[in-house]
Amino acid sequence: MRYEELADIPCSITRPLVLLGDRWTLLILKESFAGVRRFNAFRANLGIPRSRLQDRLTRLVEHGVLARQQADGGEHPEYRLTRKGHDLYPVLMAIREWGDAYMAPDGPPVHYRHTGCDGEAHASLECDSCGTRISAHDVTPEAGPGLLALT
Amino acid sequence: MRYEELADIPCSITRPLVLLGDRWTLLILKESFAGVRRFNAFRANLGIPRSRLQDRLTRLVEHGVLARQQADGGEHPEYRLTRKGHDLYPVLMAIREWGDAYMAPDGPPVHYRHTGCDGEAHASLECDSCGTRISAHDVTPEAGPGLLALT
DNA sequence: CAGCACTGGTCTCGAAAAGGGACCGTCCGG
DNA sequence: CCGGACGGTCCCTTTTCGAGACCAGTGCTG
Repeated sequence: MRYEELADIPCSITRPLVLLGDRWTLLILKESFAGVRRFNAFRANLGIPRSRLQDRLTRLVEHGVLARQQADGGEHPEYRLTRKGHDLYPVLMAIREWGDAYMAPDGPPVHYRHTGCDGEAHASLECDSCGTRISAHDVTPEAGPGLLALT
Repeated sequence: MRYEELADIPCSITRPLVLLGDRWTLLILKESFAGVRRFNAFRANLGIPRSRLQDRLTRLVEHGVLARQQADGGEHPEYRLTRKGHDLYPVLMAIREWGDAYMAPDGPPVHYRHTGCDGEAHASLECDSCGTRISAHDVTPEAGPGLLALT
C-alpha cells in the first residue's frame, strides 16, 4: 500500500490529493457545485460506472465533503456539499481557469459570472498581508507548526 | 474508453482533469514547484514506481506542462516547468489551502510566505471586475464562446 | 391499491492500470 | 578505464476500473 501511505506525510498538498487525486472524485464535486444531488444524475452527467460512483460518494461522505441525506419519509437519498465540500470551490475554479487558458481553443465554454455584476470569478494568488498578486516565484516555503510538532 | 472521451466535453474543469486527475500527476508537479528536476529525485521524494513516473513525465511533456531538457553535451535529462506548467501553481495552492484548513490538525506543515514580506500566499476567488472576494454562491454560470461555437 | 417503471445499491467478471522488481545501456567521478 | 549511479524499458503480479446482470425499495398511474 505504497500510495495510501502518502496521507501520513505532513504536506497539505499531498494529503488532500490522496482523497481527490483520482479519475472521478473532482468531477463528481464539479457536478455537486452545479447543483446535482441524485445518484442517477451524477451517473447520467458523467458516464461513471455505478459501482465506481458508489465508492466515491461513500468515500466523500466519510470524509465529510458530501452529506448523504435521506429524508425520514424514506425518499431517495441526496448527496449535497457540506461546508468542507463547499470550500473546495477555489480548487475547481483554479483548474477551470487553467483549462480556459490552455484547453479551450474556442474560448471559455462557460463564463462564471459574479451574480449581479458584469465581472467573472477569478482564482488568484495573493499575499494576505500586502495584497499583491503573486506567482510561484514570489513564494518562499518555510516550516510551519504542523511540521515542527513532529520533532 | 469511456473516460478518455471526457476530454471532448466542452468544460474547462473536465478537460484539465483528464490530464491531471490521477494518483501521481499533481504530486509530480508539486515536486517540480519545489525545484525537483531529476528523474530519481521525483522517485525518491514520492515513492512512485519507475514505470509510472516515466509514463507521467512523458505525458506531461507531451502536453507541454514540463519540458525535458538534455543539454547537448548529453547530460542527465532534466524536467522543468514550462510557462503552461507554471500556471498550475494556483491549483496546487488552492488544494494546499484546503489541506491546511481540513487536514492539518497541528497547523500548516509549511508556510508559503510572500518573499520579502511577512504575509502568506492565499488562493482566493474574486470578481475581476469589482474585486470582491466571492464564493460558490455568488457565481452564475453562463454559456461562453467555447460552447456557442459548437452550434 | 395493483402493477410497473425507476432509483439507489450490490455482485461478478473480464479489461485496464498500478506496483515492484529485474535488466540494460549511458553518464560520470575517481 | 573502471564501478557506481542514473534514466529508461520490460515483465509479471496485484489492484482498480468498467460494464453489465441482478435486486429490493419508491412512487407514479390507472
